[in-house]
Amino acid sequence: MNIGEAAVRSGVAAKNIRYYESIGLIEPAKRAENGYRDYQETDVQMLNFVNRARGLGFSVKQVAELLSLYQDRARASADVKEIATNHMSEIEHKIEELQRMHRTLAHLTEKCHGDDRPNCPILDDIAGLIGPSDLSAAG
Amino acid sequence: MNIGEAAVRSGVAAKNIRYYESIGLIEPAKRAENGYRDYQETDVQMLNFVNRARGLGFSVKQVAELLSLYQDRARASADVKEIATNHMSEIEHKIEELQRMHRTLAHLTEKCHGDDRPNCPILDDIAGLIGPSDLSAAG
DNA sequence: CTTGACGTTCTAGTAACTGGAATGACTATT
DNA sequence: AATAGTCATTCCAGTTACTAGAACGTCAAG
Repeated sequence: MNIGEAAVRSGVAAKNIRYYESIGLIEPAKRAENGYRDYQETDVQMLNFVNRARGLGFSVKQVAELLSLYQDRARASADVKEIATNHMSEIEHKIEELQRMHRTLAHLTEKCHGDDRPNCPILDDIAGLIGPSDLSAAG
Repeated sequence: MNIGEAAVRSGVAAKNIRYYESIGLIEPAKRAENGYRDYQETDVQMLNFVNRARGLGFSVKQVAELLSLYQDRARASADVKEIATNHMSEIEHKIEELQRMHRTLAHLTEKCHGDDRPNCPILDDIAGLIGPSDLSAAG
């Protein structure tokens, strides 16, 4: 099948399929006589794998690792689990950072009346940490 | 003061100060006779503002808006509040996405014994072979 | 007068795409 | 057969927010 159909079936945009090929994440596709890339079911499955792994937030580099582990019949499940749990830790870290930002912003916006008057605690606090002790946790 | 001191006092790396100047986020600094950038207290304050706003996750573009609002004595606090609340929505969205990923990964790693045996539900599920209904929520 | 720290500019690389140009191939219609 | 439209190809540039490094100038200390 052509790249367009492979894209629809795998959920990976055609441009990204070419991109993934160009950076070596996936093997170069076979070519038909007209020079078009020609995909098989197994290729679609692999693209699906990539798509799901990316959807779980794995980096392209991590997806490459997972793919090679996936294709290695003799790999240890511990290797996979380690990648996954490391990734989970990163996600937890990001979540905490975002929650910290959100808490601070919530405090700031709460104090801002948000009308047409110029007085604005949000800017005041960002500018000089006059505000609540919350902000010290933010720096 | 030189850029190094301004960097230490503001918490913004010298390289980033130059970068922020180059992209127009901050005004070009005055120059001393030797060609070095020369900073005042007010510059440090502005850099501090930028640093804190970035620390709250605002994009450089948003920081530019906030800065110009900060320097506009007649601005409406509603304008500031809108930027802040929009940003909070984005953060909430990101948090939810990360939590979704984390939930799915938690299910997957739970099922993986993580030893030296090759059998690995994590890879199987990413590949889409067996998967729990969780994965449909992840894609 | 040399050493070292600091400053300057410029270029290039990072992550993971995304948009677009210029061009070629296939399909359907007139 | 000509034409139009869709799909394919390659390659280049732009995005975000830095970051590393080269090559060079300046300044203070010993």
